[in-house]
Amino acid sequence: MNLVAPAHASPEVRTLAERVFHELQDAIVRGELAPGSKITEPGLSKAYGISRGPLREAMRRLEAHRLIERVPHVGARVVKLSMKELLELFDVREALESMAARLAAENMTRDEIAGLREVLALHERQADLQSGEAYYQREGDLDFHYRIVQGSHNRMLMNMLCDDLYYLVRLYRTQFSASGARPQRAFVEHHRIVDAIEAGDAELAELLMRRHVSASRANVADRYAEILKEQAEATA
Amino acid sequence: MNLVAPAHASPEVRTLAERVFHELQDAIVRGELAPGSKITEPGLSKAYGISRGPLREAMRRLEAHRLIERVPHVGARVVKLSMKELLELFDVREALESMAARLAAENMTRDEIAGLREVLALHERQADLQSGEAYYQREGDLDFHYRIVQGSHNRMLMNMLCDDLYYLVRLYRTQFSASGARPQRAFVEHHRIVDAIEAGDAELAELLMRRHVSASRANVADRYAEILKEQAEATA
DNA sequence: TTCATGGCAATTGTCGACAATCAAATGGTT
DNA sequence: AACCATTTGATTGTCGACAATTGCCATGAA
Repeated sequence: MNLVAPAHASPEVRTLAERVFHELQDAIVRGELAPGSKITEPGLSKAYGISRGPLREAMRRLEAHRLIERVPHVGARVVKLSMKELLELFDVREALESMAARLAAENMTRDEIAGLREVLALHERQADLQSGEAYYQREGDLDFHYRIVQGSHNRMLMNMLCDDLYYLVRLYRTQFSASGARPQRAFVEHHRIVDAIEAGDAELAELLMRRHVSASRANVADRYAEILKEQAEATA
Repeated sequence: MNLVAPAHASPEVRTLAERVFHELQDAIVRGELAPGSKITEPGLSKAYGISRGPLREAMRRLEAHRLIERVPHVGARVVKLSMKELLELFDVREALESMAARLAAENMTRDEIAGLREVLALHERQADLQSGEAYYQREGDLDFHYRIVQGSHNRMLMNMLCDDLYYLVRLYRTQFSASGARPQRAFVEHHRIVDAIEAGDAELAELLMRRHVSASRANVADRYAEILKEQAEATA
């Protein structure tokens, strides 16, 4: 009965609860489960063909990762990021990722740095092909940040950023269908950060990463203000 | 059957799982459940007089908060902080709390600042009484940090620090039975930080908090090196 | 003595059913 | 018509039992 292997390879599928957790995580991040929509235990347990026990465990883990919100005796909803919460998320990222860059500059190995450079080279080729627009907001951007966090060699930091925050970032990108308007600049910033890391300049790497995230935050805030303005004019 | 009210008032006891979660959380942080000790579901369910269902839910939440570590089909153990992990924790705190101080300087209300000052005054009196030693490493220190994080008005930051990291900090204090050797200095640093916040100097508040946590980290690392040295001499 | 192998006990994972709780629909009252 | 109490339906919380996997221990062979 164990022949059903999940299509998108999940790392650990030792238990039903874990499998469903990863499937639900993907479904939420991809937007298949609409943000703010209510999810019910009997519904999901039937949809995924499992009992409520493991499903509840999967939901607990989703709650811990802040992808759903639960209220006792009431139910659970897929998280819906408000702009306020999104900006909060950026502040936390700024704090954690700048620290990650600093530690990466101190601890990253030659091989890891080489891998990081490869990622940038790959993205450069992709950016040439797809007229630049696609680079910044797609998985490639997260790949870059992933590698740096892993280069920090700080497991706690890795858990927080890779296991929790980055899923929220991806959720935001689908929810707001954000096509970032600053591809080239982000690309240049990425290169500068890698330079600093390679030079072992922890202070500079930290500062650049902080500015990088901060600029990204400002960009989001600006675009949001734009949208609000357009909507106001449209209704007027 | 609901007459059994927990002695230490838990904020939300709407469900059995939550009650047991808080009780276990306290037991772990207080050291009643030894770090590294294995905990079994039937054992705990009998000890707390509940079924395995809610207990498993409580354990899942403990896992999410990093107070226990679970391995599928094997079991769960109370987390045991190594020195490496402890220093990692300090790095994360440095990143998050310095950001919290910056945001607090920008967003804290008059009332919140007044409350913060009261906390400091209270601790000053206690410090006089108990010859200084007790202040730094007891709950009072965390009260101070709590207030600043809350003053950031960033809910995500509050969740991460207050719900997760601070419990680990308290666990470390019991595990290493650390009586910090820098009471007065920490006290002065606290005052400087509040001054910066009150002045609305975000940059300074951030810098001071960063140094404060960093100094605390260095203190821990030094003490640890001392202990290692003593042990080496004792066995030699 | 050491190592491999088999079985055994204990623990975890999973399931279905029952009880407690909440939210909305219904009906009555002002 | 608006408001409040009651009931009803559904959902969540809890429980006990069964199945699957693991680690240990004894037994045997090299």
